[in-house]
Amino acid sequence: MSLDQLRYFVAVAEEENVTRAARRLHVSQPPLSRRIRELEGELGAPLFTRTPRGVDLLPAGRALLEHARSILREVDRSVDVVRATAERDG
Amino acid sequence: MSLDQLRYFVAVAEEENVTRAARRLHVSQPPLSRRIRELEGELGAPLFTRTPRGVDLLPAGRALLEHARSILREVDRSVDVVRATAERDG
DNA sequence: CGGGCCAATACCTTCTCGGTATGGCGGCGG
DNA sequence: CCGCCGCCATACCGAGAAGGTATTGGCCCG
Repeated sequence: MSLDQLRYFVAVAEEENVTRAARRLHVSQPPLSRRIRELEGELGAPLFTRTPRGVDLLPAGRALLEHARSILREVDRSVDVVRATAERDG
Repeated sequence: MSLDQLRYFVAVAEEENVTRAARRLHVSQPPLSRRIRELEGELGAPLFTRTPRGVDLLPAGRALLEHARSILREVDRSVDVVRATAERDG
């Protein structure tokens, strides 16, 4: 599992549509579909159901969404903190 | 920034020595050195000072170490939670 | 039943990542 | 003071991951 995978997952979960998420992420749809399926493979559990309109989050997906957002927030915060610390302490 | 970079960083910070960290991570030393320097480049700040014995954490590095451990812990927890949720809810 | 929208697959290309070999530097013992 | 040892850094190469284009197959709706 990678941070990119989590970012991709969050976008798909929020858009409920792989194609729209791909546009938002500035990648094309097929690699995004693949990465999501790989993530499901790694976790050993499906995260979405596929519908005619796009995708719907499963319970496991909803659980991951919370964690993923939290992780990505902390990554961003870390960068800020490290830069501020470097600035302050030389 | 990637999760692997954070794992690498934590190992180097804990060992205070790139060569030992490389052994612990089962990778060779040169790629590990490179990945650490790339991380420093991305953050725009050095994380270690290089010493004759190995490396020493700078304040920015100490700040990152806390965050990195926390992030990696949450990643592990996420996997557990997702699997448990998938198990429970089908 | 035809057109549109969706995710999935096939195939190719590119670039990241790790490995091997080697260099350069500093400390330490003889 | 010189040679050895351990350290990190650099150069170069090969393998694998990740992205792009083209296309398919399924489903709904006119």
